[in-house]
Amino acid sequence: MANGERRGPAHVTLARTLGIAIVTGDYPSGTVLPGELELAGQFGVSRSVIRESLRMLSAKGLVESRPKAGTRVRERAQWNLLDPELLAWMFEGAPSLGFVRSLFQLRMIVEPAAAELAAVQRSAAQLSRMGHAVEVMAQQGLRTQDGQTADQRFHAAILEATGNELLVSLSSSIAAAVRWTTFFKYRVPLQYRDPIPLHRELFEAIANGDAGAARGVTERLIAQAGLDTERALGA
Amino acid sequence: MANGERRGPAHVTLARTLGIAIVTGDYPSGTVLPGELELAGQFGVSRSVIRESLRMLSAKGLVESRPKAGTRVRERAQWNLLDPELLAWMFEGAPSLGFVRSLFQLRMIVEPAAAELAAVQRSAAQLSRMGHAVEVMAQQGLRTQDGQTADQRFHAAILEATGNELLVSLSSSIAAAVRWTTFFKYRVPLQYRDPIPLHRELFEAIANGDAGAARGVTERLIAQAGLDTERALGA
DNA sequence: ACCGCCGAAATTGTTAGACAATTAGCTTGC
DNA sequence: GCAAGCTAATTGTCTAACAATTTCGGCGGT
Repeated sequence: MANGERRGPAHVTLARTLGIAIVTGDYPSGTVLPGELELAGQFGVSRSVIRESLRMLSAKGLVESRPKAGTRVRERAQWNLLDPELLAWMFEGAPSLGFVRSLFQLRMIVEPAAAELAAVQRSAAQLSRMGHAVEVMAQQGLRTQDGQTADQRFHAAILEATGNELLVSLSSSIAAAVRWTTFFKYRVPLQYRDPIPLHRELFEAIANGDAGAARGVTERLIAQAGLDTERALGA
Repeated sequence: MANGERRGPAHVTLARTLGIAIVTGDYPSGTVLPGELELAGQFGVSRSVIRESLRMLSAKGLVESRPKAGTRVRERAQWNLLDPELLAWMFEGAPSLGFVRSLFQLRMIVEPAAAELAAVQRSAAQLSRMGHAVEVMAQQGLRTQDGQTADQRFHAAILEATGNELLVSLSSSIAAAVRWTTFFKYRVPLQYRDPIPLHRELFEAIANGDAGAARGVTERLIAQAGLDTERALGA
């Protein structure tokens, strides 16, 4: 590209650039993108790179191309909003409050149910991994890099313990988005309740096989994160 | 392509072909696909078409390409299993029993919660559309084409009434997959309980704003569909 | 005046060939 | 045995051309 930006294949960079432009509303639904040749000129790359990028966007449901008609931005309802990359692109712009609320609402539906399943189905090895992750979190805190990755591993272990690969895939996507909300959250230096005691409680519940408790704790955990995030966004 | 198969752009056809080959296990995770040039020869298309197809697959998380290393099939856990196309490809092969169970488990988590939300949030217009869809279903039955599309519209209206676009996206994906399970179901001529009374009940609950009842009915609806599908697969 | 048909231009779709960049895997030397 | 460098294979990128498709305009008929 004329402007040497990020490393990696040009079609990936470009798909990201165009994808962000679309999801942030630069090209509203129904809009026809500039022609491939024009885009190639704009970004200083060949038509091949443009086309491969557009194929990636079409695979995510963002656009559809037809001869002579051009490449059109599809209706938002047709986008694969749960695609992890797409979610990440959403948070590149200013994520709307409504969108963040939708995200937490979905978490509130999926994760307590997943915790219930995990409490019943978890293997010893999975339980051990959860325990280790909680330990690291407690020692490092949630503001450190290590602490945050431990948090992610903790929740990943829970999801894996459900034995439901669709649930794993879904929450991987959610987790990608949540990473961004936590990023926002800790950008604003306010006082938050320490979530680590709740994580400990959740671990205990799963260890005891207490599905109801696991659900309850998860609900409190998400509610708290939701409140914190809303406060951070409001400020 | 040498074998003129389905119409549409070649890269779409090929992505589908390769995608099905991957999800059905012809190329297990970790396998390196044949080189682009070899694939081009195999399918009788140019390298560009191959590359555009591979970009689509990589956008869905199925593969990743690196110079000299080739294009490798990623771990199944990294696939965007909720991608509608990917789900459809899964059902091209024989969907494993575990996968179908995961699907119904996910439905059981998401759809009752969605019904609750819809019962509280639905607008009059949405309610009217649901009512109309139920009427069509009752008149046409669920074995006719019209009846099935009415069924889909009914559930789509419920999801839309939740006001949560992530939930809409998620259940669109699920619906795509469910279409396939119903396809299997009605291939096997057994006796099933008539689901239409339950649909009526669900509509009533949503109309009355009774969230609890909406959840309960939806749970019974999915449980019944799950049982029917398992019986069909077992036979 | 309106409707339908038909043509043509514009856009994506596809191909071919070439070169560049990257890096996996081997080979060599320490 | 291990590390550093080399090599060759593969993907990445570019150019240039033609094909196929179909939207959009104009034209004619009613």
